[in-house]
Amino acid sequence: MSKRGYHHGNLREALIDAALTLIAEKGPHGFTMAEAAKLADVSAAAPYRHFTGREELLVELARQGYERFAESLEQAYRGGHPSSLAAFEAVGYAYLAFARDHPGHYIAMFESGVAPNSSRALAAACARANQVLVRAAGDLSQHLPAHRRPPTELFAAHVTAMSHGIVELYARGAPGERSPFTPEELLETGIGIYLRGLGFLDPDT
Amino acid sequence: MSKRGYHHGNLREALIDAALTLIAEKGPHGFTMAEAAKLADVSAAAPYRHFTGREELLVELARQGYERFAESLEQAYRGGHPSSLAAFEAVGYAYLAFARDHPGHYIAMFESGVAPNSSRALAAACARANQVLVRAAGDLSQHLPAHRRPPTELFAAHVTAMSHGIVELYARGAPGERSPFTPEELLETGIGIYLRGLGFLDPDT
DNA sequence: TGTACATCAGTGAACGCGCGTTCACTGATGTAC
DNA sequence: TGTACATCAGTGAACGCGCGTTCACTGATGTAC
Repeated sequence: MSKRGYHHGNLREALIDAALTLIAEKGPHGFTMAEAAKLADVSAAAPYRHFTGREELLVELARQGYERFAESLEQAYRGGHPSSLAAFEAVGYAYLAFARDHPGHYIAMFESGVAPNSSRALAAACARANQVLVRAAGDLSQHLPAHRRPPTELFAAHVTAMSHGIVELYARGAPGERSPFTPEELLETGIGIYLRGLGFLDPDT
Repeated sequence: MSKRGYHHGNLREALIDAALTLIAEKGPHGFTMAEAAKLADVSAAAPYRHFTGREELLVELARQGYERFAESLEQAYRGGHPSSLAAFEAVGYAYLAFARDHPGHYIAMFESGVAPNSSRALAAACARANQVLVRAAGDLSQHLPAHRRPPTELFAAHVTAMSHGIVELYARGAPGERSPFTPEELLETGIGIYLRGLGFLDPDT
């Protein structure tokens, strides 16, 4: 970092980080341009050199969030190795891990009121993340006999809904007061039962 | 209603209704005391005769929401008749129906940032609603042999998480862009597969 | 039933605040020759 | 390498706004006798 001169050098990134911190700490509306600027050690007017306004910054947070989310999920999926089942489950854990490790991004993506079609780039990033989930579900369901195979989108939506529900209700200090189970336990057992219902896994264990 | 005099007559209820309307229309932070007052045809100071402040009004919305939510779920459960399975599924539909029919309440309960322990009454209402879900899950799981019976709280948490996830992601104009499935289809099939995984329902249909 | 009075539920004006945003500015940085 | 100049990324002051909330007030309503 070293002593910097008049110019900040990386204000755009600093503002994004500040906003993420504020959002994670104080909820989806707990961030203001003024406060983000202060956190980045810059005057209140400076952010407008990098973003046209608050909305654009929020959209950028969501976009970057979906992009990294997609990367995390892809990383976990690793092309379906060593098996589609193992990869599928890894994606589930990656979902929870992302929500835990990047709360600011997660909130910007799902709780800030930013519509995924606010910009082309955001919509693309959102679609990219969804595709990983759909692909994981699709690959896995190939192992089922065709007549018991659910539509891939339906399968993916079930798993996404359960993951998101767990994050919202049982991760973070959220409502539904702390349950006696960790989010990981909830997801592992929930998906396990669901997959057994589809015909995966030994029905008697 | 008829021509009313100087006094509004039922301002407290009118403010609650106004706040619910605003929240449903404009998101969790899309309501202000000033706007609620205007919607109720009253000066901006009037609400403070009935609520100590904005926060108290929000908490009241959540409390009333949980109370009605509990009633809806209880109504659907009807003591487990005609069968615990049918009653269980009715509770699931009631969950979705509540979110759809009372968006203002649902948002105040789950998306406004109001902590369920903000007041004794709110915590009690929240617990009451949860108990219906836990009871429905507990009664149903009695039909399973003990060694395959999941902990009731776990079972209930799975179903709650999936229901909530579906509401947040696939009901309303929310993120994840409209999926090709209705929330009801998603819940019915998702819970169906899950229950089959637990050992309910014919595994070959 | 009528009157005197307390209480109640509104009003309207005002406040302080912090926010998002704009604007003219200035000193630092990058570039052409 | 040195100089002249354009551009860039900040500053600081200011704005208008709407919000939450307070306060002294007043006319309507309820109550005791």
